[in-house]
Amino acid sequence: MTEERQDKKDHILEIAEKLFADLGYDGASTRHISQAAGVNMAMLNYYFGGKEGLYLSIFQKHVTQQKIKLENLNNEEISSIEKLEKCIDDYADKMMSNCAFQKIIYREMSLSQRSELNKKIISLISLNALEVKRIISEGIKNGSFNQDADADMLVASLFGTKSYIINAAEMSSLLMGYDVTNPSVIETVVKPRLKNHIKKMFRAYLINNNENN
Amino acid sequence: MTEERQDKKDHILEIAEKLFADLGYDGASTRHISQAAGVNMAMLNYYFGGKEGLYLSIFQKHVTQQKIKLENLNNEEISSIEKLEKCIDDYADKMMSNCAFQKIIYREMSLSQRSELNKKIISLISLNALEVKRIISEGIKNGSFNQDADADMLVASLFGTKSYIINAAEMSSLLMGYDVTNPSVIETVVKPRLKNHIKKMFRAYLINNNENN
DNA sequence: AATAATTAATCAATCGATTAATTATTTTTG
DNA sequence: CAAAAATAATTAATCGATTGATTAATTATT
Repeated sequence: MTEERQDKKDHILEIAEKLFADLGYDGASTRHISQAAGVNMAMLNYYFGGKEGLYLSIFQKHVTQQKIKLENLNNEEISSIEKLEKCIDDYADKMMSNCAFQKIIYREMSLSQRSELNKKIISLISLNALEVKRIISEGIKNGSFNQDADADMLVASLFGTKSYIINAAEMSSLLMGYDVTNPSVIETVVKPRLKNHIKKMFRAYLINNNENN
Repeated sequence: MTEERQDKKDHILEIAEKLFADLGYDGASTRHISQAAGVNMAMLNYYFGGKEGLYLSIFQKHVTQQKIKLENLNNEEISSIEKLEKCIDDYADKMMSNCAFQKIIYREMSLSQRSELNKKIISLISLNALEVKRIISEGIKNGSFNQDADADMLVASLFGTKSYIINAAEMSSLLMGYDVTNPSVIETVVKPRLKNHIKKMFRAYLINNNENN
């Protein structure tokens, strides 16, 4: 059945995503992936055409999902700070509930190998980043944000802070004193704390009229 | 001669560091590294005992350098905000002038493979992170910083922002409109802009008494 | 009966590492 | 100081292991 086949493909994608995140692209062998997914190694080639095809399929799955969310936010008519805070919440939710994929993304971005693949990934992430920049720039332009704020750097701070918590999870755990890799800890402790921090910091920097040097 | 030998070893380490950063640990083969360094493949094993030994040597080189800097900052007696800003500058200088190593570090931190190696790396980075946290916590304690500031998250924002600029260089370039991988651009544009941004943002969040919800 | 799905076995290529042989450099010795 | 002995450095060739991929045969489904 087509339905069963799709379920099996999704299952493989799920397992593969986890293994790629934990072991890296080269580190996760097709033998390991197929074994973990409980399928024959040849099925990976049968379904996805090969290891690269499997890897790409993982990205394509997420690209489709993310595109919809972006378009929704684009069309809302709310204040700049509300938009930005909505953005902060959205990305925190998305990134925190999908740590494995985030790890893959940022690791892939830091390589210069597999350039065709890289370009696809970067064009995806750049959609997100440029959208956030647009919101901030708009806020600066319409006077609701500090005039000499650096939109590019703020984008870096937003995504950088979140990816640091996720990618350097073992570091973060050591820093905070609890297990940042534990999903329930992430949901109940890390995520709200992260959201609160970024919102407060961005608000202090962007809105309150203070004289920094 | 011992001196010549050390020079050759350093040369190999330099080349290997670049290749590991560009291609990843698995992606950079010993054949590739030895060829790029202009030495026979067997020399890597002769000098470093193998690929892992070579990889470790790169870290040990940097560990030694960083330890000294950390101890110096520890012993200075200046205000909390001065210490923090000095920290921001120091890490910006270090990370920006050594992008290759930073890429390796953060990629390694996001893996769960090679655990003995990972622990060494994490313990090194945690030294830096905990030092920054200590400075911020001290500032909160002695009343110079905002009382409800989140020290852990600030550390994540500091290192996260910087590593985002470096690791997601292609993204940053697309965002900012100039080549973030170009050393002279980094030195004259990116580095000062990054320093300024973090200092201003941290100052707004930590010092100016504002009422964020 | 025909097509799709699945398996086990095998392919060539590449990996890191090692070997044995050769060359270069010290060190010892006369 | 030079010849010889000893050690260090370097090379080319090869090792077994693992990689992703493919094949041909088998089983399941339509």
